Amino acid sequence: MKPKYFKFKYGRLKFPVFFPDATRAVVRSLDTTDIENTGTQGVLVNTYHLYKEIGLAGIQKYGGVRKFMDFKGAVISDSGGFQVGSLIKKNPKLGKVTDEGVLFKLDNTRIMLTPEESIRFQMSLGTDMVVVLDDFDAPDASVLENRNSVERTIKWAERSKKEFDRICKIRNLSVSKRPYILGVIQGGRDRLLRKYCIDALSNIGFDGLGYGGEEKVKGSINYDLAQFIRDSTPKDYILYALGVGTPQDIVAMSKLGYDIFDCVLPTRDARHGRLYVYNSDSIKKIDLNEHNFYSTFNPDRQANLSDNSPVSLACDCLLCTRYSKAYLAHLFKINDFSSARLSTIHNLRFYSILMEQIRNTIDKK
RNA sequence: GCUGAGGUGGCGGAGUGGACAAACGCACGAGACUGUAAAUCUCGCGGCCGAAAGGCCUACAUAGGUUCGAAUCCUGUCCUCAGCA
Repeated sequence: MKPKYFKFKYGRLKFPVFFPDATRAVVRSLDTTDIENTGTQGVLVNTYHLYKEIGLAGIQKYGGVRKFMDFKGAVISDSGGFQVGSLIKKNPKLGKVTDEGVLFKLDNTRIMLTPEESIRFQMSLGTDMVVVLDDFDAPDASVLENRNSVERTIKWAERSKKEFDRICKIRNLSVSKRPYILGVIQGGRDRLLRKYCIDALSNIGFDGLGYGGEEKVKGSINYDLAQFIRDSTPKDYILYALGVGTPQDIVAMSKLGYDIFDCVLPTRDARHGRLYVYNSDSIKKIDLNEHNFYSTFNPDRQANLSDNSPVSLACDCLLCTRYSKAYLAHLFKINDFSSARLSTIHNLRFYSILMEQIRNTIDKK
């Protein structure tokens, strides 16, 4: 039976859950109090970025990332696998991928991240779920390249699991005390490859699998593939839609049975002046079954300077309960940091309301 | 009043005889953003027509002049700033 809850150090969260990205142990422009006040239950931190900025010794000195941030919610750490795609495969000058691992060359630093080192670092972060290092497919990858990525991802998954087990044993972590470990599925749009990858990862043994790769990040999600992946994954596995997504993506993927989501969209969009707003005049009346259950709002437009109404009536965040569109527009206009903070708070509250609504109202197919 | 400097698009500011509807900023407008190298990036920004290529018109205070050609040179007028009275 698939778990209904995500267990973490201080409690458990009912699936599905959304984890905004606190890549470098901070949700940009927010402090931990702000995060908590948005109803956000967990965040995702990033191995590559924290490894580069703080290092293994540093994070051990701080006693883990949760203590570092003073965050009592759940924390997942990503492996650095995404940076294989977002950095190196987009720009080969930034590093190199070999069977041994990933060499990052950026900002005058050289970082060698192996599957084992990624796991070691994540265990030192003390997160509630660790993710294996995977070989991210390039956006324009051929089937042959997809195949190579899958083979490497599987080999790295074996090594990751082995290192994970070794550390759990040394630290004497029981199954209930150790973090979740997630395998990552590559394979592009090729179903056979995806299936092959899923079977190999399942044989290694994980708590869940993540739907990875570029197929879902070119503007829209391939729901058919997502469904195929769901159907191919062991029924007792947690399903994680890595990097997903827009509100409608999350609704659709939740219906398909995906349990965990993370995405930069709400936080990045907030900083870039795009707020999510329910097409409703109260939280109670939000209806996710409506085709257009939300709209976007761009506060950084001159016309908003004369609008004293709140951004959204179907929101109880700091921005919507206290300030007007005009005030937010003013903050954007004068380029004040608080424009990012208030917008990010709003968008995260939009997402936490979204997840509450999904948990309460969505029937899984 | 005298002397000097100057008046360019919504603003700042290039350009000093042809490649100018005018660099570069800012402002403004539109778009992008999906396991965060992103408080970022892209596009538009005199008017009209066109999907585009492109075409036409009106513009560098103002009125004249010189020239094949003027934002650029000459003259008058108006205005701004600085210094001196």
